[in-house]
Amino acid sequence: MPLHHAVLALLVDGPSHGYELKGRFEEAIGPQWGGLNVGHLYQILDRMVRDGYVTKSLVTQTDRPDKTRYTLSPEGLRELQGWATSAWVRTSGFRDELFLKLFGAARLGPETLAAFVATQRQTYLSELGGLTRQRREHSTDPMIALLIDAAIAHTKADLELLDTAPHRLAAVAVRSVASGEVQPRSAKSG
Amino acid sequence: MPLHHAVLALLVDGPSHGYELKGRFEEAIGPQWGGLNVGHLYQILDRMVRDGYVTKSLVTQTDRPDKTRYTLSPEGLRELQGWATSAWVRTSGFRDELFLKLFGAARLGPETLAAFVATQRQTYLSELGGLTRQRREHSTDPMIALLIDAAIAHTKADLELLDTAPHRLAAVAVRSVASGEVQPRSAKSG
DNA sequence: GGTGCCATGTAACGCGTTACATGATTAT
DNA sequence: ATAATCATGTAACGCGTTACATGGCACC
Repeated sequence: MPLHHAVLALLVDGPSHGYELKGRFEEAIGPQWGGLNVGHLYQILDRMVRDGYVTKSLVTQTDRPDKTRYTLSPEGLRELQGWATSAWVRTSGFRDELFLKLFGAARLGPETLAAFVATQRQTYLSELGGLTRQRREHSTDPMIALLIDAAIAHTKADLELLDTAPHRLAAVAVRSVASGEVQPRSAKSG
Repeated sequence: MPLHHAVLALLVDGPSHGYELKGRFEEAIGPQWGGLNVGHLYQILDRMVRDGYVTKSLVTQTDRPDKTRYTLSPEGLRELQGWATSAWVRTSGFRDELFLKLFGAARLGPETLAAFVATQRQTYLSELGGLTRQRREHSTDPMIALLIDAAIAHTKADLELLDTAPHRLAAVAVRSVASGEVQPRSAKSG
């Protein structure tokens, strides 16, 4: 997922250089989003210079290493405004690795599916515990709190669907599995 | 998101060639997942041959073009079983473009945020309409139905969070926006 | 002397998307 | 004739991740 718009949003605050932008990012949405790699950030900035969204200028310093100052251009601001006011639309279906796994497990037979659902349930429940803890820690930061609430809501929704999966996907198994050619991991094959 | 495991799951049904596998994929989860590109599929298959998950053999045909038969190897089956029974864990935070946009819009000021929330609400509501229609169409296919239900649940959860966003993110705007240096798109700047 | 912070990049790799390229058979 | 289906790939590009490379300053 392209992150350059988030960087543009960070630059609305004023010109900055790579290293400091990483700090801004971590502070703003880092805790819940996950770290932003520095090398990646420089790639993003270079692309945006190429596309005219930001301008690059060198700031020489004697006591410290030189900095590369990136400034939001009018085109960059326009781009940001257009992106930030247009709705996000699901372009290519609902793509979630959870459902890929559900599909794979279901094909390998009801036992495999049941095993997967059980472990996934446990993982989700423990994740929910961690999320509620984080939610308390970040209650003062509105953006982070919103992100955590979203993660909690999605996890709960997935949990509910997960519970219905074994019953609903019983018929998805392939014939060779039903006939016993493919054994679930826990079973012996000889 | 890596799709090769889904292809392995398809091959449990028996050996197949690229073109037919695409058909299996479309039939199994295509309608809700979105199309699988043929060229991409051949890339996936080549990687899996390299990794030893499938074996490749040529089937010469006189009346039709030759086929390349891909067969699931024991290692491939083991890999699939391991993947399909291990829980999915959120490795790197909750990453959703919706919240990136929420962040960008919030930084550009309350008016921009309100405008975004309004259009996104409309988009979600119309998507919800489409999804319930699809849900009726695919009521007989358990996997597709589950996928659609998941999409509906997530969309509803996002809608609820969206409604609270303007109130909760009012303080996220940057100073230059609050002081009037950056104008929302609808306002005049002179 | 070592750890950590400041500061900037490059290189390799994985994965997905789009477009391009080829050529045979079958149905209209 | 020409369009659709069968069948297999390559090339270019976008984006993210990981690792590598460099070098000065401050603090313990």
